[in-house]
Amino acid sequence: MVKYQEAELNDIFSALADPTRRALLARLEEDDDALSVSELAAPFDVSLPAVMKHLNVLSGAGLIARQKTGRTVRVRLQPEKMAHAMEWLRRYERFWTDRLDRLAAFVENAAQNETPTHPATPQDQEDR
Amino acid sequence: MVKYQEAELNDIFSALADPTRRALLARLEEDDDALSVSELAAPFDVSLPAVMKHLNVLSGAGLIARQKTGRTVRVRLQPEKMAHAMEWLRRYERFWTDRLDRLAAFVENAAQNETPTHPATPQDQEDR
DNA sequence: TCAATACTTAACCCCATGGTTAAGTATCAA
DNA sequence: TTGATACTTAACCATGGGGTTAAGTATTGA
Repeated sequence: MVKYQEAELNDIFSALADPTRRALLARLEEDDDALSVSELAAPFDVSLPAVMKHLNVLSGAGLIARQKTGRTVRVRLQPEKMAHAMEWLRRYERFWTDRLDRLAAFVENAAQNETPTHPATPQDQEDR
Repeated sequence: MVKYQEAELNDIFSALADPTRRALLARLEEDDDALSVSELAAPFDVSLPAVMKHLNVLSGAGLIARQKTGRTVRVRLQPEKMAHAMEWLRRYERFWTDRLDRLAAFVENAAQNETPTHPATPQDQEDR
């Protein structure tokens, strides 16, 4: 079961390791997150089959979903799995947010429930 | 300059894509974060040269640093670069933390300064 | 029905990656 | 000084990843 998570992280991190794939994800995020395969491929200087392979990797990692309607395929972002990568990284976050932990403790008191994860400017005030 | 960041992300994400390398980092994080190469390699069932290669990849990505004293080499964690990976991922964070944004806003008010990024249980309350 | 469109699959290349074993280089201890 | 220790480098191997071109399969529109 921990093994499974390992494999998932392998897939996610190696999916994110390629700049073209990151660009594809970025495009899906900024555009109305449901582009056809050809629309998606257009800005890139690689062939369509190459983009297909990238899409296969991305959906293999669970980061996108495809939906076929007629002869066109809409691709939409499905970035929930990225949360797992974030979780893994969070373990190391203390190294660059040491002094923010005080604040974190405060927040856990203030807002009984949970701490947020959408900071405006995360690290700039640290200079280490 | 954006190109440079791209290359850096390539290195970081592909360094993290291998389970052995993640385990090495985890070991460096939990132990007193300065182990010798042999100590570091001991728990793994791969050869020392294989571990060496992983360490090369990790230091190539700037995630560890080596310091030679006599004939032993201490390896220490240097996870600051992971912040860049986090930053990249943060762009997508809204997809799984929609309703936490209210809380984030609250925190930004409460603690003028900054929001923390060390939550205890990040995503469970979302079910989408 | 037939051609264009939209995507997919196949077959191939090259080279990077992760592993090996074996040999090489310092350094330490006796 | 000599042998063990700690790490490094070299040489090799198999696999997989990212790219290509070419061919294949639906669908759509005329």
